[in-house]
Amino acid sequence: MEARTRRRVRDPIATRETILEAASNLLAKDGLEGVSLSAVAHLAAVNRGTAYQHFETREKLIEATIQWVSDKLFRAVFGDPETIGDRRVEEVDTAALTDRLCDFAMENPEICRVWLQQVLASPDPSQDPFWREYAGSLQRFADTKLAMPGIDAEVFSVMNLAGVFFWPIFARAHAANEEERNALTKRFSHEILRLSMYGSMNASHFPEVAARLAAEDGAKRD
Amino acid sequence: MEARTRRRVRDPIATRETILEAASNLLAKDGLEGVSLSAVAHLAAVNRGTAYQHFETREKLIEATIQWVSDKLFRAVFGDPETIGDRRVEEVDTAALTDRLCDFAMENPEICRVWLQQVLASPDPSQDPFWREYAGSLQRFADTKLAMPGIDAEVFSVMNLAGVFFWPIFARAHAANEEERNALTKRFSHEILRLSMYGSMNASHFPEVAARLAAEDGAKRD
DNA sequence: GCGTCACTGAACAGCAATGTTGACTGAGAT
DNA sequence: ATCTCAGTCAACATTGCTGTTCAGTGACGC
Repeated sequence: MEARTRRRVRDPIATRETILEAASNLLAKDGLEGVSLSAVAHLAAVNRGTAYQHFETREKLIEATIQWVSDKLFRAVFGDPETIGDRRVEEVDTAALTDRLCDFAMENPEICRVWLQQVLASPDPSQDPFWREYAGSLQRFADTKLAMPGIDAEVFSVMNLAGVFFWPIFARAHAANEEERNALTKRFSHEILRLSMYGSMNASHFPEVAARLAAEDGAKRD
Repeated sequence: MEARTRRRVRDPIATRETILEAASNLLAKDGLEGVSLSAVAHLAAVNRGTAYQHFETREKLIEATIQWVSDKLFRAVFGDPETIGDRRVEEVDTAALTDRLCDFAMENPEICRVWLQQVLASPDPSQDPFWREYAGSLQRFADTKLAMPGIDAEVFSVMNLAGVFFWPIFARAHAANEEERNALTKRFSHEILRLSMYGSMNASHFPEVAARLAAEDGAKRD
């Protein structure tokens, strides 16, 4: 009885964080529909009125939640956005970046889910800071000698990101335990690396595709 | 006045179709949240009571809508599900399949959006008939000599599908007219084909990645 | 012509979520 | 010590959607 009616100690920042985390979990589980202030407040074990004090309206809560998730994702993959300008652009290790992404995605499928949902709802997803940074990295990679010539970095990054974030959603249903999840992560990063190195088609059997690609590349240069 | 109160001609099948189409448009635009029977009925220019006549509850309407979209997608890409068993499994033309997918995706971004949402919401997306058929096609391709050896068809199909369906969502914001949209479709199918043929990494610069891949492939064979 | 059936319009109760208000509490400033 | 105010909370009015019901209406098949 005491515990139930015990007042939360006054710590606005932590309270806000608690609410945002609850909201992001609900968003991942049930989508936008599941995010009601009642449900969020209940999950966060906070009074509904308190939630309204932190976020004027439901819309603003959702906006803040998406921002929060996006920021978390960004930091997990790229580190502190403040210092990102300082780093050497030459050091683009795509394989390592992809490995980090895969690991993070398998560890935090809810975050990925929210990010995907946000992209689906957004009127212009290409403004998303995380995507921009990722696409930028791949662009810098594509400009090096390490990459195959003529890569369309935008297409390439959409494919990679969509794949990496979707894989846990397909895979999770089959992973009963930690061990299986690790195996699935490994399967994915192996395959994405393999596709990056060798592609999926045996080039020697597809002369006409090679011709088509060459023709299209030629046309592009006009 | 006359037009406003004009009664809809009696045609249950067409009415049902109208409702489903309105529902799928709302679903694509606003997600699950946007699909209220009031909104759907309004968009379909049908009485709310009529909608309830066709679909007992909101849940059943949504279920039927997703089914409807899934079926539409399946037919557009694979043709009639009834006759699919009759076809020769040897004729797996991945490039053509991908081209068809890209075109369809750019022409019908709403359908893709709904499909992606459904996958995000589903507890086990790998049961989805469209994905199964697609993954099956890629598996059959992977088993031929035309493919590079050792492809993980499941990973490969998740990457491809996610990429193909996401591309229009990123691209659409930038496509002002038909012409630009065509260009973006072309960009995507070109890039996916290029990646399929040659990958993204210049193999000669990555001996250590090649070694890692070989080691992992060796380990898998135990 | 007559009954059937898809559709319309309007009303109703029930419910859950929204957003508002005002009272209370306790940590930190004066 | 007490004043202040951000933070917390319960209760209220309001809104909008759901699902139901029912009395019509007109198109179509028999």
